[in-house]
Amino acid sequence: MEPGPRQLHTEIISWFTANGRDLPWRKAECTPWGIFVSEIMLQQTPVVRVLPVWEQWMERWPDPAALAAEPSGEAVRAWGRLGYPRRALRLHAAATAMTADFNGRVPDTHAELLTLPGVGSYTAAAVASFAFGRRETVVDTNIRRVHARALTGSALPAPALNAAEMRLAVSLLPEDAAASVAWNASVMELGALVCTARSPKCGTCPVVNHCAWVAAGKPPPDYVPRGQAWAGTDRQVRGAVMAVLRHASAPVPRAALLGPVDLLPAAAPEAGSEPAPPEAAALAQLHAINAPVEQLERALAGLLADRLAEETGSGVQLPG
DNA sequence: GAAACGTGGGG
DNA sequence: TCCCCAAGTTT
Repeated sequence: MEPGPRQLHTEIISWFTANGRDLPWRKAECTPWGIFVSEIMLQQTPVVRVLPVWEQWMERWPDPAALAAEPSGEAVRAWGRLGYPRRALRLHAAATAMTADFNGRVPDTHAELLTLPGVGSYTAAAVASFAFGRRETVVDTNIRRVHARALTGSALPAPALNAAEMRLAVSLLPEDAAASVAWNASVMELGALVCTARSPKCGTCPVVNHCAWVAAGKPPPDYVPRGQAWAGTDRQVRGAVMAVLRHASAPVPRAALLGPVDLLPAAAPEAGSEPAPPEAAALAQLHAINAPVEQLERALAGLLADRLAEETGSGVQLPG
């Protein structure tokens, strides 16, 4: 029997009320800034890894002005190993824009949020919904997957968000603003905890009896997801360089990045059998990649390594 | 529209 | 061990 949207709303929101995680950025006392930071950190990054870093950021930078007052290199360093460190730079730039153009506050409309660096359609909608209670159509990878299975009957959503998916999401959003916020959070959580990409837990799904994919006999995906290239990419090399710089307690000579050299001051190996310091281990990993010099140059250029070099005490020791 | 962009835990 | 993939955005 075809479930009306109302029934899906009731069952999924009830499930969330009983089973949703108690995440700090969901607490009533969390500020819009806290929610904003969480949304950036959570882009392509699992919750468990974000949690401790988010806590540190909130302690150190409780509002946009606090972050904007420090060099962007500090944001990159405090980013730790969350990955995609450009996000740290964009977060710093967003805090600067909030301080300069929005009276030190997180803007509360989708259009204004969209003007901030690192904020796309999803993040703008999520912040407007979760931080400000606005009625926004939030569509992330979890929500897309739940919609694909429960409503469309496919194993996976399309390779890229398309107009049909967006229309479906819009049509499902409750009219009431408060209900729409609950719906957004609930469907996202269902996708994260139950309707997962691999081995979905249909046995505990609150809407398994309404699921089009289950009803169709769980047909397999009609395409093979493209794997993310890694070995041999600039990304791999940049990641290794970033690891060295994060561990560095003093400027790292450029030559040390290019190949084995005993110029690393803090890592000078004493004759004994001391375990290699993290800095030396990171350097060894970089060397093991054996990347062409021009690839190292690309990894060092621009946003990331330069910030660590110029704005913190430890980074690449630039020539001259 | 495709490709690039970091990192590490779980299956 | 190896591969998948996680609250996306930018170019």
